Amino acid sequence: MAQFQSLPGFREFYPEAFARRNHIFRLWRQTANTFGFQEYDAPVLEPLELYKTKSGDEIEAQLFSFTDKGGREVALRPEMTPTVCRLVGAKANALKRPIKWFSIAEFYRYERAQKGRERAFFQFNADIFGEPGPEAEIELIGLLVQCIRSFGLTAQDFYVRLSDRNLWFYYLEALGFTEAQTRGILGAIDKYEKMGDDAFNAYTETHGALAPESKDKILAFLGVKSLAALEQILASIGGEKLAARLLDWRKLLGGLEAMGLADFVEVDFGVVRGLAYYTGFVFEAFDRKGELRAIAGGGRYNDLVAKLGGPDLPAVGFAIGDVTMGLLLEQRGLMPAFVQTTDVYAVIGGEAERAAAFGDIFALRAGGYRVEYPLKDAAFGKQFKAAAESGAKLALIYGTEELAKGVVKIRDLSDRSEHEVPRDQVFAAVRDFFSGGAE
RNA sequence: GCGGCCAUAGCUCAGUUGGUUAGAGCACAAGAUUGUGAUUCUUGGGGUCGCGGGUUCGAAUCCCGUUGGCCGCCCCA
Repeated sequence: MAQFQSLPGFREFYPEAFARRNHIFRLWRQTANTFGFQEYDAPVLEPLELYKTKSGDEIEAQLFSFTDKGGREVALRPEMTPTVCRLVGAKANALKRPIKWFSIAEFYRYERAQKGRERAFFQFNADIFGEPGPEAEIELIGLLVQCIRSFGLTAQDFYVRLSDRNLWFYYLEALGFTEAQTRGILGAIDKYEKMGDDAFNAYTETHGALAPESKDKILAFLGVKSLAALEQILASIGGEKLAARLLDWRKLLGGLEAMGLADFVEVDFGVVRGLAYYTGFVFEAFDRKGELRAIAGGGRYNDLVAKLGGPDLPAVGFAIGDVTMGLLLEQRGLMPAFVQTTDVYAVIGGEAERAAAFGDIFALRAGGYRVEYPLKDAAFGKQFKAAAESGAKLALIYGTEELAKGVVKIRDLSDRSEHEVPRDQVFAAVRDFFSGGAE
């Protein structure tokens, strides 16, 4: 039994797990590139104040934070948003628009690990800066869907729930609620799906019980599942702000429909998302069976760049976590079995032949072929077994008899046919085999 | 931070009312087989039974604590 264990919630990636991780990263990165997003990275360790400024002092309880040797209060990053706001904010005027950035990075949160939630995890983050209209949301939600769909998941496997904090504010304002009351109600809405009426307990304690007719109207808005229902419920309120917002909604849903994504998105005002820095559209992706945590989440945060010291810059972004994504792929049988195959296996007779083989092995590797050989002398039978297990298509046989004749024997491991080639033509023979076999 | 369940080889597990030196399959390695493959056979390495304490003549087994894991609550940027 190992004396040391990894810290709780931190994952170790043995080669098989690492291959799965790479598979996820590869498709995310490839998809983001096709959407024209540019990749960036930033420090893992940041000033603690960056997160306190963004999220409030309470956030420290959820962070891996400590004082460094220089007396600085620091924290391992729990998310990318504040960092990318700083990066973009610092050079906002010099960056070509639209600013479409993405990253794949590891994050750390000091929380109790559970299914789908670890203390260290990876996220794909994508953000668009400088675009205030719903065109940015269309582009981002399109990217979000494609980042999940590219693994083979369909509209039967997942969907994106779309909501809007602005409309909630307009609606509750029209019902006569103060801003503080509105925040309390949004907190209850966030929990309503899971807890039912008990979700309003915290609101009742602070602001007193809701009038029954107010509660009915809130629950009615929560039940809105389409643009038509939305327009109907808001018809009685009116006002320019509201009309403009409905126009944004039409544009957003129209754009997503035109991309062919109508089956992947649903209007659902039950999504408001926890902390209060979101300023407009918010959205979350879930598995259709509802068995897992959210796969991804995001929204618009127009005030954050300025709050963190940059210029006024509208922004919208989302993040996909690797843990839930991986669980979903496993569940649906979409995680391929990864085998690292070898192209060529060198079978080596003994010490003298080893020296001869090394020259060809090195040259083939430099030429881009994956070449394996036994590190220590072994019986030929063992070596052929190892060659078969390695997945190699060719074996090069460096035996005493062959070298005496100035040849190397080449064995096609799939049909066990063999032929000899002069030693100085080994590279060309291997190259011919693989270029011919690729046709 | 709170509660429930769990912990024996790298993995999956067995281990009788507490009783000799804790087992099996898989995996890994060596040999049978010193120049030609997936089978087969033989053998081997690997465990302070998560850790610490207690009860007992004797603890993997019973009791307490602790650490870790899974699940739920709080939280979820």
